[in-house]
Amino acid sequence: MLAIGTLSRRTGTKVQTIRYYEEIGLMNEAGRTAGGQRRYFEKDLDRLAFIRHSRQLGFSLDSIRELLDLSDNPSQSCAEADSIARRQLHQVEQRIKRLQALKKELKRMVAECDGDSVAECKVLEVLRDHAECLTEHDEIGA
Amino acid sequence: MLAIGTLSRRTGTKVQTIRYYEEIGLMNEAGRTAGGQRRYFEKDLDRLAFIRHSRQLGFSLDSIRELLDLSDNPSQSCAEADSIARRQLHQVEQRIKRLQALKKELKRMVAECDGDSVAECKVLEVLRDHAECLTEHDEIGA
DNA sequence: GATACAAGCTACAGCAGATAGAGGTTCAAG
DNA sequence: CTTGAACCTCTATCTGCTGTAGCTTGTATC
Ligand SMILES: [Zn+2]
Ligand SMILES: [Zn+2]
Ligand SMILES: [Zn+2]
Ligand SMILES: [Zn+2]
Repeated sequence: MLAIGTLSRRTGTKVQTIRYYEEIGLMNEAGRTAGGQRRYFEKDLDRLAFIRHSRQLGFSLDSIRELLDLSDNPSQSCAEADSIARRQLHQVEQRIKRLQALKKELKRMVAECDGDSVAECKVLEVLRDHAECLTEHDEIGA
Repeated sequence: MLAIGTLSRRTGTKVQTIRYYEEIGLMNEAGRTAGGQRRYFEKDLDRLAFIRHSRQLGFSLDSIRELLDLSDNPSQSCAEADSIARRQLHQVEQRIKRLQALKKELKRMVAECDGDSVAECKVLEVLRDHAECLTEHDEIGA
């Protein structure tokens, strides 16, 4: 039986985060000692490791919830899991695209300013007027 | 004098968001009609447009606050503004790097799964075991 | 058995950056 | 004067945690 601190150390997850995952039903409710402390099995550690690794790969907690459900029913087809991963891949690709456009604009405005007074600052000029931009920016924070 | 809805339409900002910007001190407190409705000048619209455009370019509200302060003192040197923009550029570049690494891993796991049962799903296999990955993932959500 | 102290517990607040809804008031056109 | 869109405040919600306060438990050592 493992204490929460052990799971924490072995997966690089903050103790509070583990409790949070339990609270939102991502981790099963842990067994307790007589005194009320959580105790875990190895399989709980595996589950936590799965969650953390999926987070590192950028999956949302909702997607991870689905993936865990699938993972628990090994006889099913994995089409669903694959589609979640493809969706995630697509999202990442979209974000890269957006960030590359931002990078271009930022690079240009930084390069074009020769560091005079605020009144002539190219950076501020561009921020004041999108017409100075070469690309559209669609959504904020997409 | 412009109503809040006009600012909203002309900048593509939700009305609540404009009020939120006022609440956190990013927009000046607007004048009010006798009945308590906000009324704006053109300069407020400009300020809001600046904020929105900066957000579209990925700047944090804190950075935008600094940029606005600088923009209000046109006699200063613009070194500070340029450095904020360079910092932003750097951040964007870091995020692109991270996302490209993720993209690679995701692409690989999606490609390597031939869509059989969950038990043999490559996607789930990788999620269960980071040893299957080619790269490290540093921080979550960085 | 006593003691010390690390590690655990709950409950709540807070971060960014908005967004949504309830329930009520005001403005402006007809 | 009436209508109804637009406005108001206040509060709650979202994602994914993180931090703090104040208290209790577990375990090692004496
Ligand atoms: Zn400059
Ligand atoms: Zn622009
Ligand atoms: Zn598969
Ligand atoms: Zn990995």
